[in-house]
Amino acid sequence: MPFDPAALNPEQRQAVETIDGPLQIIAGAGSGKTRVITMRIARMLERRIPQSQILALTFTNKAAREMGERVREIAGTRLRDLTVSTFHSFGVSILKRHARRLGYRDNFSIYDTQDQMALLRESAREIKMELEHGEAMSILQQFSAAKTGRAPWEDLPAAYRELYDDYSEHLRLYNAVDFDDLIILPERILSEHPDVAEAFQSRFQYIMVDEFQDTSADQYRLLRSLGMAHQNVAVVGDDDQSIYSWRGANYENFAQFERDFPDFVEIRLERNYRSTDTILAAANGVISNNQNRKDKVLWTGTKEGRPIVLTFPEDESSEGMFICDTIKTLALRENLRYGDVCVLVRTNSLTRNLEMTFLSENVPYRMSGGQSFFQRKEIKDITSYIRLCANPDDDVSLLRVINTPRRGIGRKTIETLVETAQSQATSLFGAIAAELHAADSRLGKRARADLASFHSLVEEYRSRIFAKRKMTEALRALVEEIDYWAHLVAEHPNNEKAPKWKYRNVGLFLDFVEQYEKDPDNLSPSPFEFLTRISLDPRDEVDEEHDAGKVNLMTIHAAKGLEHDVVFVAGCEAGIIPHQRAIEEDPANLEEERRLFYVALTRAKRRLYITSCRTRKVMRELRESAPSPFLEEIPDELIETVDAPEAVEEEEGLDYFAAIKAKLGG
DNA sequence: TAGGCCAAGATTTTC
DNA sequence: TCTTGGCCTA
Repeated sequence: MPFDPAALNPEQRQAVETIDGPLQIIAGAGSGKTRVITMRIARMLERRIPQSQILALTFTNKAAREMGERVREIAGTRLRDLTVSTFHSFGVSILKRHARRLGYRDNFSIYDTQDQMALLRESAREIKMELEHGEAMSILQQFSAAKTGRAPWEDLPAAYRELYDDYSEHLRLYNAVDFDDLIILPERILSEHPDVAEAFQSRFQYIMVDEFQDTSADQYRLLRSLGMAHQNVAVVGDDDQSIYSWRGANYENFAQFERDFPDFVEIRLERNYRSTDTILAAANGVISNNQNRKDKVLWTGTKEGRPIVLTFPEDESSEGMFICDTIKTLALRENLRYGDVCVLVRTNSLTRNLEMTFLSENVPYRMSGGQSFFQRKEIKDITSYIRLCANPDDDVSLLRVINTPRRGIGRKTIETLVETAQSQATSLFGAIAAELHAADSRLGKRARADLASFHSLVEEYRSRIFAKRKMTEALRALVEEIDYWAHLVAEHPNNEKAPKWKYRNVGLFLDFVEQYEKDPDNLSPSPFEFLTRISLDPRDEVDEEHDAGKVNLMTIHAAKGLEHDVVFVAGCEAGIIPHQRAIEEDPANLEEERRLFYVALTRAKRRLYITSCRTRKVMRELRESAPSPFLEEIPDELIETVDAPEAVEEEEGLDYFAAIKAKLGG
């Protein structure tokens, strides 16, 4: 049998064996948490608990895939009826089935931040409010806080309340939901419809939640509705790794769990199996500076390990070179595989330079996160067509494509449509139909003709896209029919390369759709399924194997739950980590930034490299930068400081020596 | 009234 | 560097 108790330490074994009743596992970094969860699943299966009764909730898609993969390894086969998913995907599956109970239809659109922003703008325009970009973003955050109950309703400034009502009303009218809704609405369904709640409770008898410290209050409520009845709820987490408070994560949930499930058993996993002593000592040195934490001491009981390498490259290109050189050397001398290397950064923008260096140095890499392929303008255009076909009431998508490519439908026409839609309480698509049929339409002849052809275009492709396994074919035809290529050329009059590049992306996208549609693992491919997949899990690769053997490049947030032999933490400069904005927002965020740094360090199994540039280009201007204050929290004796490759330009080279001198002098 | 042209400004992290 | 929004022209 796959489950081997001898391979576990006593605490792990207890965690694996405790199947019934509430369980809280406090698992330090690298304490074999994922292993415990997967073994626990294996143990359940061994006890003949049907796969379909087990629900494992994770935080990121990456973690969900990773867990699915590990379970597959242990079980020796893919478990089709086992549910391993993120909270949000799980929310979608509830909502899809029961949307009608809340007055939604099951073809609802899921709005990402871009769409929300567009909707907010639209709502603001209607009530004659001007929004500047920054304000709009902050409003969306406040809406989210109010909506999820993170902040009391009264905290929402009175000036925004009308806007909020407008925004919510529109979402409903468009049959659209935002990410918050994916948690809140399912929770509402469960609490308002006991029959549905019972069905889910008896379907999922055993629930596990990974990264529990990052669960938000609304996610917790959803979990409670699912698990309260049978009490078989296991939560696993580590307060030191709580790094999502900005999105509502609240490790108070541990305390709440203890109150709601008083019969819980607590197990602490404090032995670290992942990292060397050196790496762990560094991480402990850093995290011990946080005041607000549960006291715990991780220990390894093994291998000392090499010192942590710290270097101060002159600029980001030198940083990239250092990283590439080091990787190549390790690959050559120690047979290190590229896939065992991970380069971590605080922000997505920092990946840009690294990517360029990887490309020029021929180091294969894969990027996770960052601006998704599906967020690109040209791809959004096409997906908006699909969305509109799937859900014609989706005004945000309609507005995006109604004049893309240009078909003579301008601002005035749209204003008229908006008025019609408002007075008839319908969507824009409904308004178009109404105007086309109305005898007394205020629209001119030409506008009506243009609208008529747009309307019939959507109607035609609506049926074509939904024809079984004909989505790719229909989309290719659509791209031809709207002559998207000509549109791209027209959009870039002074640039020949841009349209080619973008059209190539559209081609890649269509190939992706085709792969998706042909994939035998997708039991019922449909446009709706497809749209859900790309909104919730925006990977642009279908097969993971394609990426095996490449250096991993990602943000620290995305790396949570992962581990690699060799880890580089790049851009460890003041203002980057801790991030300036985070500190400005609230100085108390310093602790979360420190946890983030802690998470970064603890990803490393054998070797850890830290780079901190002396200068960095920020929006085209070169700025001096200081090392991150967190570097000083790592005990000196664990660190070995080395020289980075010299910067390319001579002048900068001189500065570099001056800087070294200054450092030696100071 | 539509669309071209130009200037400004930009997301910290993810579902 | 790229995208978005505003202004002006035909």
